[in-house]
Amino acid sequence: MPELPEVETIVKTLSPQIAGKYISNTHVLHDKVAQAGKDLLPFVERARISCVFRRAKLLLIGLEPQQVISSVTYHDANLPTAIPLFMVFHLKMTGRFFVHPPACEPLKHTRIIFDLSFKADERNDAAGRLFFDDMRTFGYCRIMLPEDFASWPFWKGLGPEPLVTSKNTLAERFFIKRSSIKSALLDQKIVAGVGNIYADEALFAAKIAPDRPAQSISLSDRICLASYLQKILRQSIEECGSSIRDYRDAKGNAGAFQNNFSVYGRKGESCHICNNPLSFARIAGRGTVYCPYCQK
DNA sequence: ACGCGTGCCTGTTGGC
DNA sequence: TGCCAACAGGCACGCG
Repeated sequence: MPELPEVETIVKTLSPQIAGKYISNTHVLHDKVAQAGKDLLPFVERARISCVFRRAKLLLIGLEPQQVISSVTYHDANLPTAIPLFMVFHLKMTGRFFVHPPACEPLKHTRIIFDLSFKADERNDAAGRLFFDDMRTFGYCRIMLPEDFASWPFWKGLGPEPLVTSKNTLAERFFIKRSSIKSALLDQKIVAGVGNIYADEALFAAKIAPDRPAQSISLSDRICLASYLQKILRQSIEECGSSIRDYRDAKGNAGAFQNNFSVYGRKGESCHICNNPLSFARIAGRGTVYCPYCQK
């Protein structure tokens, strides 16, 4: 389940494979996955891939189309400037990218295929085929102009990136939430990119019980939590993310950070600190593993 | 406006 | 061994 470190890893492994190539054709095999901007598909075809980047858990592909589409100039602080067209992907739980050789047939869960060519005027897949696969079809692709981001509530509501925000600012933001600290960590409006794995791991590292009301936690403890969250996210990126079941990067490689888990997926196993069995509860609607002795 | 519960999906897991 | 309910979970949505 790709969270911030996994999407970051996918960006790193995908970008060198596709940047600078052209999208010669698109094949939407599962209509629901192409969630918005289907009218812009003709502009995607023959466009040059100029960049691949991440915001929150979204993977974005910046495109340079052959024609001018819009005369509107719009600046969004979270978008690179002078990119006229974007494809935005949410991988949700099971979304994946992979670049296959030319003429490769769709797999069982392939939802969109992008044929890649080396030149704009070549309508072939000589540079390979980019597959967007998603077993559970929770993931989506949106094709967007820069100004479309202004009217996308999810995008506009996203909180700051945890790795380029001070721990004091993050600590202050956790305090906004009226409910549990775990729900604050998972709330993309409070901080962007954190999911169930890194929420549980950061709470264990900071020795904070996941069901504590966010506003009951002292500033110094919230700063401690922010600091561990950053440390864990950075460490996971270094280890190419966590592979639970089926996560793979765009080269098909698994990450290694799952070997560092203290609590996630360890329900009933012994706490690395106190040796007592780890508890499990449903908090903020998510399965939550924690140590009832170490986390207060 | 906010928080909570439910639905979306399909492959995997675990209990009987 | 086989069947099937429960489970995994990010986010949109509807409700109170």
